[in-house]
Amino acid sequence: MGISERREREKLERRKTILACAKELILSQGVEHINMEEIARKAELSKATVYLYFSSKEILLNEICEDAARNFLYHVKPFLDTGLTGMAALKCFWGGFLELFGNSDEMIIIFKVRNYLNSSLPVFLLKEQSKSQHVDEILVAMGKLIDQCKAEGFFDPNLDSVTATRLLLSVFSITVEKAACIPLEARKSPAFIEEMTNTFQIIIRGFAGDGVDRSYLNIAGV
Amino acid sequence: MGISERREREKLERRKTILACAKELILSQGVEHINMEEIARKAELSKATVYLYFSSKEILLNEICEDAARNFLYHVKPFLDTGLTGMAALKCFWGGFLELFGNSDEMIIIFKVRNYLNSSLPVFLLKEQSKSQHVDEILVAMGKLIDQCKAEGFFDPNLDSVTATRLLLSVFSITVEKAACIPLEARKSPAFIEEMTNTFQIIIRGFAGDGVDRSYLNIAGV
Amino acid sequence: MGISERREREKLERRKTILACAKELILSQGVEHINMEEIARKAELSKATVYLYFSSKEILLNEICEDAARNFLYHVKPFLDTGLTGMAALKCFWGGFLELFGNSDEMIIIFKVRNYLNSSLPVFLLKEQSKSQHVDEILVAMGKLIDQCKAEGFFDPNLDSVTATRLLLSVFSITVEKAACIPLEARKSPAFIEEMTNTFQIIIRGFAGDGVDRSYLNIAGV
Amino acid sequence: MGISERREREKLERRKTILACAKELILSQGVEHINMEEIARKAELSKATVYLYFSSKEILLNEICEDAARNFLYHVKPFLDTGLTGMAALKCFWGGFLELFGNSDEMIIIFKVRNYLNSSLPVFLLKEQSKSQHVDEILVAMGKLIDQCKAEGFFDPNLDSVTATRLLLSVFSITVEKAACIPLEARKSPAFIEEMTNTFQIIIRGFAGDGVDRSYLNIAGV
DNA sequence: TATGAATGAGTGTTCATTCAT
DNA sequence: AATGAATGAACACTCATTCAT
Repeated sequence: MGISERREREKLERRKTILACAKELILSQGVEHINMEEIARKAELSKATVYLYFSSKEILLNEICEDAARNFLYHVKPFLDTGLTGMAALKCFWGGFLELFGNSDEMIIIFKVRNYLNSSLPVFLLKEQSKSQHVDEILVAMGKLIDQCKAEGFFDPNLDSVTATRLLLSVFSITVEKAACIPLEARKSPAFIEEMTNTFQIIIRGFAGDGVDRSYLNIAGV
Repeated sequence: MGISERREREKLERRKTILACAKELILSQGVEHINMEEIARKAELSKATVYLYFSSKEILLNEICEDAARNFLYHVKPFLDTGLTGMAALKCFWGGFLELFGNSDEMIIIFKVRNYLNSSLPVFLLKEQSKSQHVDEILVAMGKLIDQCKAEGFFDPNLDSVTATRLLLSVFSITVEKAACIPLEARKSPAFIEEMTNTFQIIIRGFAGDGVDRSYLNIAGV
Repeated sequence: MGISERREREKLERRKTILACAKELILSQGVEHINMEEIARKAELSKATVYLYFSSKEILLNEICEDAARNFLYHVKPFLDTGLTGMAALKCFWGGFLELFGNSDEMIIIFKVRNYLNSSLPVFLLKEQSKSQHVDEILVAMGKLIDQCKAEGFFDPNLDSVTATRLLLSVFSITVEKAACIPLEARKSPAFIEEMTNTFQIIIRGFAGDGVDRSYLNIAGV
Repeated sequence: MGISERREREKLERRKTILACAKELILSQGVEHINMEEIARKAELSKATVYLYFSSKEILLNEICEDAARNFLYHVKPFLDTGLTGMAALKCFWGGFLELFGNSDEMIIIFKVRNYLNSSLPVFLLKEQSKSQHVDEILVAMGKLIDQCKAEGFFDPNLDSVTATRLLLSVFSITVEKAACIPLEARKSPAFIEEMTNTFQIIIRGFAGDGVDRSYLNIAGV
């Protein structure tokens, strides 16, 4: 039984290796330029072997996306459903985003691959027709946060939650897509981080209720 | 010489025809699904002839994009560099956008094609590396408007113009991409127009200076 | 030794299981659409194990064919080498064929697989180059019957036995191939049985000597 | 205009070349072993060029088949719908078959390719679901001849025309398939021709009405 | 100028077979 | 003896681009 366990472990490892290789290739050349051959080569496997683990290119890409979304959720969930106020949660949420963003490329992957798969469908319409569990979960979580902020008086009571969620996600998406194109180091430079934060801050202010004091809306810093 | 002029005219006409056909195909099937064959067929020309006018697929697509941007500028420019306040100009700008958006598909074309061409490059990075004159011009014009609004006290004086311009363009981009995926009629429905306007409004509010009265920031209606 | 006997028995059993599964798959999806993977899965074994019992796909298929032929012979042999006249034997032979045909799919298997294996080789040439013992035996038996009928004056003395045997087998083959394509129930309908019998009857009449009374040539009924 | 005519001619020629190459390959290695690459190579063209003339492998094969059937019909039609008795027509029909068979490989092609295309469907069921104009026409013509022979008293009035046509075609099919596997010279040897004729003769005798004099049923010779 | 014709370089997917454990 | 895992070799089909006429 020790054997079969080891086998299982190795198999999972291979899966991971393949996914990791594909991810790397996506990051370096763009989703639209990768092919199964190359993924296999990078993973030092034959194409046929890759098909042993993923029955089609689409399934492989989907898995990559789900994986990244799962990862993102894992980083960000702790900040949801806490006793915090909506704004405090959002702040944490943003912190989690930045941290994850600084340490991995999950976000880039999520948006790039998703856009490729349903190429004609914008990211934030996915809800209706995707089969993506985790990507959807992110959407739902963000919607809840926005509702909470409305309920607590931070956000404009007239703000349409759906519109707001979409906008937020869109801006994330664009931010990430942009990030995907600049060298890794630049991506982690304080300047870039600041610009991202500013962008997020603008949106949050745009969401705010009339007359809400800006000090409550701060997303960055302590 | 009359002859050579006619020739020239006919040549330009043909260029336009090709571009128009390509545009139509892009709108109906998406950039990623068109090929030179089809464009040629639709233009009732041979593939080789199309190559006579556009030396590569990329150049053709780029031209389409430029064309659409030129068109957009043409509609929107009248509202810039007028004696209006920045906010009034922005309001007009938005009106122009909506009108153009309602009457043609230029915006969709611009963003879809651009995204396809530098698929790994986000729209608002174009400045640095694109050869697109007119798309750039839009960026510059928007930047100026934002600066004016800052100068006139509508927008936060700390607002970074570049960040803001990029954000604005990004949101346009996303909006348009989304629009490109829904049926024509829905695209022109009041509900959809309203959602777009709300989104734009949120951004404008986000740009606003601290304590600026919201009534000044109104983008829609009279 | 009891152990090794059991082992041997189990081994044979496994062979049979594999063959049976392959047969079933052939019948349900056609020879050209089965693969080793599926056969293995159906037999609840690994592909590699299947290769332990049959060193190649071709050999496995050949075995299936042999098996079916053996089965056919077993059903049909009792009617050969009896004291009966050639015609009576042929009648019995036909009865045996029909009975077997109604109760199993051996005939279909034989012809379908054979045709697939030597797809460019017609069934009735097998003699020369096949390694199929039992299929050959059928040919020999049929040849003998025809010779007997000639000797007894039923068939044309000028009839070439080889030609006749081939023709007979061909017609069986075609009949069976056809049968393989219609639903099981239709295959056992009186109408279909009648058409098969008519076909066989035509051939027998074609073999008949000049002036032989047709009542002697009856293949069907009592 | 001379130019465009020449072009058209050359194009047709290329089509023919491709078909001819494919045909040759089919004859030498069997339908199931040819691929587009090889066809192209043999025709000294690129694969892509072959696809310019035939939009899929299936269409190419179908064309080959139709072509052969057309050819066969062209050779055989003169003998149908003449003032001749059915038996005389059948004799001529057989003569035409032999002549064509001796001079080309049309018959082989027809049966081999057809069997490959509808691999699970026996040749003589084609009627119901094939889109093959010419192959169908052959069936119809044969059916008519058989009916005429019945009407004229040569064939058994109880003979079912459909059964008979199928049988006839089947035997042709098998004959041809067999022929396809032996070297060209052997195929044209008197011995082989004689065996084919004998086979056909047997069937005709099998079709005959009770008591019809054999001299009327002669298929061969003068 | 216009075009019909040709093609090289892919691209996703399948399957019989082998081999270390 | 049994198997999970791996793979080489195919194969149908596509498309941007070139070139002789």
